[in-house]
Amino acid sequence: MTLDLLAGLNAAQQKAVEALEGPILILAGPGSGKTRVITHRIAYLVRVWNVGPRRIMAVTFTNKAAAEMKERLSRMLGKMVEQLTVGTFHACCARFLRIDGPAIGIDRNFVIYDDDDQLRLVKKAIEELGLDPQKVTPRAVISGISAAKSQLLTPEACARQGHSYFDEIVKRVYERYQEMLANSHALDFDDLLMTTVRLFQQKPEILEKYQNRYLHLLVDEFQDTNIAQYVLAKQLSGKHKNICVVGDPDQSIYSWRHADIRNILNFEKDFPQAQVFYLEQNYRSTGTILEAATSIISHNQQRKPKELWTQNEKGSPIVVAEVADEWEEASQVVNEIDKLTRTKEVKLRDCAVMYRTNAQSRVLEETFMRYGTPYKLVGGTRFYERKEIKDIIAYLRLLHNPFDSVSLARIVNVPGRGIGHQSFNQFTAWAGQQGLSHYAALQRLAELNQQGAKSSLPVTSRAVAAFQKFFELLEGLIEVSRKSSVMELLGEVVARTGYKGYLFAEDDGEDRWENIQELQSSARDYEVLPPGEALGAFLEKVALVQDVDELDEKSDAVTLITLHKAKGLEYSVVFIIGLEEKLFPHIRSYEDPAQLEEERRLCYVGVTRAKKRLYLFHANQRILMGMRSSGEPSRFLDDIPAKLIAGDGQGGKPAAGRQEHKAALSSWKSEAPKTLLISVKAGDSVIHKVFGEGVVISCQPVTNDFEALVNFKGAGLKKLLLSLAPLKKLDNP
DNA sequence: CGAAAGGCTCTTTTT
DNA sequence: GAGCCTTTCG
Repeated sequence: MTLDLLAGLNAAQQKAVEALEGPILILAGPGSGKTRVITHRIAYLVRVWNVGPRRIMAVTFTNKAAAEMKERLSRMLGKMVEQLTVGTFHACCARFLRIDGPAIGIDRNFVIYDDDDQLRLVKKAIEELGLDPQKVTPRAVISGISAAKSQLLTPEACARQGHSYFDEIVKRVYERYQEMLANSHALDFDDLLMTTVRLFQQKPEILEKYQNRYLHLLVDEFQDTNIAQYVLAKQLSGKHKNICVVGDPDQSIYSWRHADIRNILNFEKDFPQAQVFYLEQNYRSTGTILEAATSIISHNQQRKPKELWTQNEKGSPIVVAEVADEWEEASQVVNEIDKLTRTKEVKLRDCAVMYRTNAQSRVLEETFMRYGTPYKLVGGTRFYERKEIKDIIAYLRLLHNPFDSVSLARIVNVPGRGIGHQSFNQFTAWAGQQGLSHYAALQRLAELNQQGAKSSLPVTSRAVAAFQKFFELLEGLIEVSRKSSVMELLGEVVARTGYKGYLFAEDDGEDRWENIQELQSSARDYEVLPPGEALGAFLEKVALVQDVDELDEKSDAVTLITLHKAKGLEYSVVFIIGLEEKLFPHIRSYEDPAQLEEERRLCYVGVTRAKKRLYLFHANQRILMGMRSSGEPSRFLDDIPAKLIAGDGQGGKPAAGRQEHKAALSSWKSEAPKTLLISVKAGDSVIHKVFGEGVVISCQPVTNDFEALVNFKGAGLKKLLLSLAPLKKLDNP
């Protein structure tokens, strides 16, 4: 029973699992079995030390990581997993505040505003304060506010810290913004943390309740926590002092989100009695890849050196290749993957393509599609960010919390119901004069209208009628929300607003409608809860779980992912593309050496995702911000010893090395078949491996090939290269 | 009021 | 290149 929890762990890992009490710092290199240690440690606490699972709280960086941890733990603990508290700081805080927030005046039904809501509100605040939006960009202000909140600074405190004109602006907007949030009974992401800290400060008895409950606190990815999160962790573990933090300073890549690397670097100072464990054996990568990674990261000045090692074989050399532009880059990736997977020992799902910026995914996607190679894009336009989804969610949020002004403003005229900007602005001003929330003002307007008090109304009679109808719509839906499930409510919202018709007036209405249906079916999980609770729970999930984790682990497809999102994942074959100066490292990091070091850490994270093979691509030219520009190879390529690189080891830098690097790959140009296996003309019926049946719209010659435009039944219009697309002609049309 | 067009900016990473 | 905002016109 106890042995199997330690079996298969090395000495350092075992010690970290067995240590019982007091502060613990686990410094874990990439691929060192960090997640195993955490999960085994939790299981060990429960099974060997008999700590009740209710009394353990484990905090992860993402919801996905939390889900995975639970999954692993359920294998060791079975049903007891349900009793553990596992989640992100944000999710845990939201839970605390739902329960105990009212003690400091937080509405139990508060909404969580995401970045988009935040942006709208900050813009409005800037506008209200009469600041020039040209000079005061909302983005910069938001970042300033967020930085302040991450350090638990109130507007006054943040004004005391800085004295520049900009600091003063931030302070004033911050102040106004908080008022607006309060009026909407809303909290933003940073507020979840900051308000919980405040709750614990102002109500020690509530803090004590949680301190008594949680005997053990574990924090993963500790290098990416901010001050607020660290303070929170200290508060929660303040009584028992059983705080176990796990992280790797070399993988700290979120300082832009105000993560503070000092949290992990100074942990030992904060807790002098802390036990420290080092996990330095790497089980993931080949010797070559690990050596390259070690070499890259060693170029950072601001770091504690550490000794990573592995017993794994040396493996293949790293391939560094120069390509002409982003299109050739993508083709080379696909071709190489094609070559590797032909042997069957590598599957598509073992391959990942990683890049610095999301914008780079577009060309990849188009190329993968054109070649018919299955792929999955991680974190493109996220599901909950789609307009149609946000619209429907806005309705639900408003029904749940009528104070939510951002949601109301969003949907007041969606679908169009004759309430234009003019009317809405006048209405808003009128509401403000009377100190009414939007919703209360709607109610008042309806009353006055019925009393025939025309003169006291702020808008035209046509608009009044529209507002009245809108109010009645909401009233009716609130009624529905009281007694129906989320699924039914959603259906009613769509039906009564005429949203479907609104969608289908657009070209891509069909797809968007499917998204709505997907949203509706995702609400099915909440059927089990009573109507009073289900809506709140559903909205909470929507706010905090930004990506719908399609756990499509079964599907065999190449992963396309940003380097940031790749943290914590591993693949047999990794392609890192766009290794060029100004892109990676990103130009915005140039002015600050600390930021450049963070870029290098990001590179380190990417490289250490690879188990067997690593490909590093840089393009001679690429289109950046709509402009074609030429790029020098990234400085990170110079950080890799030549002996680890395939070919002549020049890092693809001078033209001399170029041919050989190309030879290491299968050049797509030479491999393209000279004779086409298929020819088609407009009107032909065809079938595609991925897209299914379709009809050829047109077919025209392009360089060395033909490009067909095909309308697929399922997938719509696609452009395909005949030489590459897995296409067959159907005989009978 | 609403749709369409043109001009503008900004392009990093996300709980 | 794309999305956002403003302007313009019906």
